[in-house]
Amino acid sequence: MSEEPVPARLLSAATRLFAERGFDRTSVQEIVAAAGVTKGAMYHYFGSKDDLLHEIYGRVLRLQTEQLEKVVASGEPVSARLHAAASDVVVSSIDNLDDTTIFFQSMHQLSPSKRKAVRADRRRYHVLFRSLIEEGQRDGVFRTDKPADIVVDFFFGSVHHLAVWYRSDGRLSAQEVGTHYADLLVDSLRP
Amino acid sequence: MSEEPVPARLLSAATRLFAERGFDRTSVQEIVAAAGVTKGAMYHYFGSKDDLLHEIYGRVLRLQTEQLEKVVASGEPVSARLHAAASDVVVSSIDNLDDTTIFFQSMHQLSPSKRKAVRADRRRYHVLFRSLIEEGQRDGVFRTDKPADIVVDFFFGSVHHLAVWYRSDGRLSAQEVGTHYADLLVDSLRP
Amino acid sequence: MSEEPVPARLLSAATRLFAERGFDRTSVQEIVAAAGVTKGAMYHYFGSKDDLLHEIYGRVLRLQTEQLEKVVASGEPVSARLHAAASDVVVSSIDNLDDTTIFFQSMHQLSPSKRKAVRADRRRYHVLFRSLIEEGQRDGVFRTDKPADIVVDFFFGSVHHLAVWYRSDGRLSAQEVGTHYADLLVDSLRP
Amino acid sequence: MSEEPVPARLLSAATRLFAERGFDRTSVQEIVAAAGVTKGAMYHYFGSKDDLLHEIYGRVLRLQTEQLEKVVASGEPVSARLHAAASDVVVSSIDNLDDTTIFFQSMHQLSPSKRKAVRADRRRYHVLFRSLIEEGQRDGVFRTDKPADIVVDFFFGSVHHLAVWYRSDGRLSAQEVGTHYADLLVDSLRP
DNA sequence: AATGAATGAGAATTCATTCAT
DNA sequence: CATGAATGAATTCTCATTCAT
Repeated sequence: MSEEPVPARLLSAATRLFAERGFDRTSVQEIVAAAGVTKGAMYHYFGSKDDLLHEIYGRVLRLQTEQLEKVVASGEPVSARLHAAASDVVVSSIDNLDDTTIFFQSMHQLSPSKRKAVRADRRRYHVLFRSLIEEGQRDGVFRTDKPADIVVDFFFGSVHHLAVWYRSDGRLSAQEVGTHYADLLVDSLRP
Repeated sequence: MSEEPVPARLLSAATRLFAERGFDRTSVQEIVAAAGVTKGAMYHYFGSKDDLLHEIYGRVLRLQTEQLEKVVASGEPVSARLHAAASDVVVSSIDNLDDTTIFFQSMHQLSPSKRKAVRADRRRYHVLFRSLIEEGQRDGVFRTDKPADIVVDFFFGSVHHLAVWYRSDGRLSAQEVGTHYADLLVDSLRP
Repeated sequence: MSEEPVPARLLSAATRLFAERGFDRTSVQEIVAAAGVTKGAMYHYFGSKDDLLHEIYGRVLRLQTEQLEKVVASGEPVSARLHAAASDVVVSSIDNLDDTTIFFQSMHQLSPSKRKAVRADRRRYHVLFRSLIEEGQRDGVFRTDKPADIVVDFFFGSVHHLAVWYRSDGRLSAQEVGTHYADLLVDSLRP
Repeated sequence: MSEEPVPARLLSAATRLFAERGFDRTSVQEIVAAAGVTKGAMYHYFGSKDDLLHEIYGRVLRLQTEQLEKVVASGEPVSARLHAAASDVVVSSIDNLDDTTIFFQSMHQLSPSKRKAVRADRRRYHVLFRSLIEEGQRDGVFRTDKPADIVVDFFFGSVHHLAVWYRSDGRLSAQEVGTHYADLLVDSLRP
């Protein structure tokens, strides 16, 4: 049917199905049927169903980390960089809403060792984002009475939650939501 | 074994296990074993595993809605009422972290009809909370360039996310987190 | 609700449900709910679900045997008596189609000892009916090249089968079917 | 164990057990044990226990319809063709007494959609058989005061009932019973 | 690289029956 | 007479994974 290579087809079928029904409610049989291949083929490319999920996480994390690194390294004032980082992550979360849904509700279904790996990657992202806030606090641009950690968790809760309420056919574009969220974050940090 | 009635024992065993391992990864067998009863007893009181989850949701929603209604009806200035409402929901989410965990990751495992019922209850809560923001916007106390809906979703994402990062043996008490979150919310709404 | 005594209510609820869904597909819970009583009440009057079925069989068998005895003992010529007997059993099978359905498809669900008892009663009925044919054969009214046993089984197959195809809203009345069946039987025996 | 392929082994184990104990009283576990395979293997080939039953019905219906079509198409006089058709169906019902037993007592345990399919097949058989009677009625060979439909139902009741009383170690061979039944049918139709 | 038959462990649910009250 | 909580065994079906080909 498709010209895409088998592993990519499996990954996108799995992404769609995991987001739709959840990891546990999606059978390997359904994934391979949606990808138009057989079970044998899947187990040829991926060691387990778990591996598929892990690979999906990996893809998202790499993408978002790259984006964030670019923004952090730009020469803009810290306030503008935080605004851009926040807005970017919202837009990309909305653009990949299936990935966001999975992220937000399937982490605990990974095997412990893979969960640990994902958390470590996530941690790096978190630390990088936090460093922006800390920089602003040192520079006197952001308030200092809120621990930077708390602020990061506060904001990323909102981002993960997008998958719950955002509808692409709704009133607001991804960019508009990104701007609103970034405004709320940056303004909440005014000293 | 215990003096508590069977349904309550089942409900608390289920709450703990659903939070620990997720709804799909928890078997009815495990629940009844933890509650010290037989499967037949469980099906005597609850029509299905799904019912158990639905009941847990119902309990949380009733509790939080009651709290919110009290705060909304108090005579305080709107800004203080929003701060109290936000702080309260954070504290009660932390006090019942198992319920929060379940809420945030198992809703999509409810049967469609029950999911609809829960969403309707949730909606009422959301509307009530939103009305506080709208009131502040009308009174000129809060900025008007952010739709109240977006602000509510922004904030409740953060609240649901608490279950992901909050540890009761950590640095901050529930009350402290509540204050931080409420401050961030209210300050982000300064005109 | 009803003024009828509890055992009769149970029996008629069970008859209807067994005919509708079969013995194994009908739960005791459904029977007692349909009769408007509780399980305890049922077990007060009937020793088991099996007992209910046995009682239903008993009722039908007593009724049909009484009818047959009357016809056999009438002073009519044997050919008329066989015709009447055949027609009567068809009419009464149609009048009690639920009983007939149960008879025809649930005998093997009785416990072995009860099945034996029912078969013995059935046997008496069979022997009595057969005696009419044998009498006709001795008198030269009926052909003698067909064993009377075979003829009885041939005919009662047709009767049991009524439950499969007869519809009370159909073209033919019970009496008409009775006449047709009796004609076919008696005419098939012409020497 | 056996050289026969798995699906055939399952089918014959199921046939035997369904006839012995009835569909509802036979567990999938018993079937796969008798066939010497695992449950997983059964569900690999058959979608459900119901499918097994449906397949058994299909086999019988195809066989009997083929036989009947041959007889109907032969050049014999209609009376001889009806006699042969009747006799054949008796003999083949006795030769496959397990199938006949199942047919006669388990149809109502099929799922509604499958029951409909079986009934449609059965209907075609019925229509074909009836056409023989109608032909004889048009030709003046058979009486016309009995609807052909009624006659067919009358006769097939007798045939289904064979499973209830026929014993292969009894007095009469399948062929003898076939002849008796066919004689009774054809003679009952004499004008 | 890919197939598809087969496994085996475990899932949720049902149900006739008992028994203390 | 009647209740309804509780039992415990059985039931159908699902599924990730393996492996010979």
